[in-house]
Amino acid sequence: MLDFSKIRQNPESVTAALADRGTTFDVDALLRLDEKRRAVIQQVEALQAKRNETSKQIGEVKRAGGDAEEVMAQMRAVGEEIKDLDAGRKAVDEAIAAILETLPNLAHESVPVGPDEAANREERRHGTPHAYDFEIRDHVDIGEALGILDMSRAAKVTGARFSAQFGMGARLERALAAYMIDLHAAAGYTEVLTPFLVSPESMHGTGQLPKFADDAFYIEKDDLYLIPTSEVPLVNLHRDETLDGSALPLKYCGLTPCFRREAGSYGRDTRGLIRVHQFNKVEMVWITDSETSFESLEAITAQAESVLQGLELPYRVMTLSTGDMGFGAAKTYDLEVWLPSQDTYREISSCSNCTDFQARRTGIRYKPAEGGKSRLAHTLNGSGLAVGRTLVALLENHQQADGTVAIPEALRPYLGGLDSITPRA
RNA sequence: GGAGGCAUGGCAGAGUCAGGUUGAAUGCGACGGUCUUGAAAACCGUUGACCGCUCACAAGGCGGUCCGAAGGUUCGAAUCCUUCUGCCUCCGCCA
Repeated sequence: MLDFSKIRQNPESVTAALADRGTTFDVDALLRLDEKRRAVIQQVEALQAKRNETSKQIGEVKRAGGDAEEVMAQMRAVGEEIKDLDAGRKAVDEAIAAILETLPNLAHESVPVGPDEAANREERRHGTPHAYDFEIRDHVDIGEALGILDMSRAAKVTGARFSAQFGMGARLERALAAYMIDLHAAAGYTEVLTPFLVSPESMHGTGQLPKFADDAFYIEKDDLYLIPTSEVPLVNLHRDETLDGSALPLKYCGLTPCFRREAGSYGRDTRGLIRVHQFNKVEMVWITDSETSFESLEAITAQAESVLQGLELPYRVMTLSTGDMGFGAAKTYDLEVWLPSQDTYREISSCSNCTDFQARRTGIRYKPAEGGKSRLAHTLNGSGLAVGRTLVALLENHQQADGTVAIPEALRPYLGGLDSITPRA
């Protein structure tokens, strides 16, 4: 949610900034609602003040044994008036909220302006894609040949876009996740195990609702959503709290499955593990102050990169353009890992600074260490990493001519020292 | 799933089952000050959030709202009623 006073003061610049993000809306209508809101508040409060004062006097009269019936009748009428005005106030508040809820965060000045991913800016590359002197295979062929991945049996159990991993396929997934979490824990992150089902309020707090309801799995009977990312529970952990500024930043990481309906992407990435309805992801979340959050974005991105570096996977870092960023983000770096089978880089992590956008929705504040009034916190999130896609990248990048897959040094301790994956017996 | 109890300010804890100067006693904590070479102790003072108006979105002032949440009764509700949520205890069930 945007800062309303900012809109009130600079309607033109906010409108222009939102246009860069592909959002148009009627500012004038919003400002008219705001004027109306304030006018009604004044009326209501004037009447309330009068009623408070008079009620106090009625109390005194009654205690003295007097009769106050006449004033009481007057106040009855005032009460009715207040009730009517209050209803109007509520309606205006809701109308304003309905508009504000659908407005995305404003992009940071360093974000390239553009309509879509074509305007994304490459920042840097790390590692060099292998030159393979044999016919490379994609992760589905590799995994099925090794007997560790089975998409069709998963489809039998549930349906399309689900996966099943056997033997080393399952163990590798577990090893990758453990490796990632250990790396983050060593860097000062607190590991958190969260619920995988969340309330509508939580989805609303991080910005998945109300606009993106179709992207999430929803359990109607219990009014709960399956999390599309652990960013949702991790951020909402501190909803409606005022944190101690000297304790910031809070740095959390957690492994959860993520559930996405992938509405509107029916034809894309239909093969393999790239785009499935359920995948594991290690997520990092920072709750920090408003002064240092963009430095923190560099730090969380570097932390995500360290996973790819440890696994010896080539990648590049992209700054998403205004048109390609997520709803709550002010700035986003995507980490894209090299996939030999696709001869291109594919997203494996997304690191965003949501500034005060989610904090305003969730009511997360902090008392500055140097004193003064409490302020809205800034929240950041970053995948570190999507485990399923990491498995894909690992199988494809470290495939060998003989069909086996080499295990990078850093991961071997998690696999009992194993240095390569061979066909399942 | 069944039965019962509880939800008050940073914490503890009054006030609720006689509704009226109670944003809320008291204690602790925290902050400022006096005292002290310094500290402790003692003493004095301060100590929530949000919104509106005035206005520089400052300070100050005025007003409003907030005693788990949402409604209701009433001239007036922390106090009465309804619903919801959370926590605790007992029974049942279960990994």
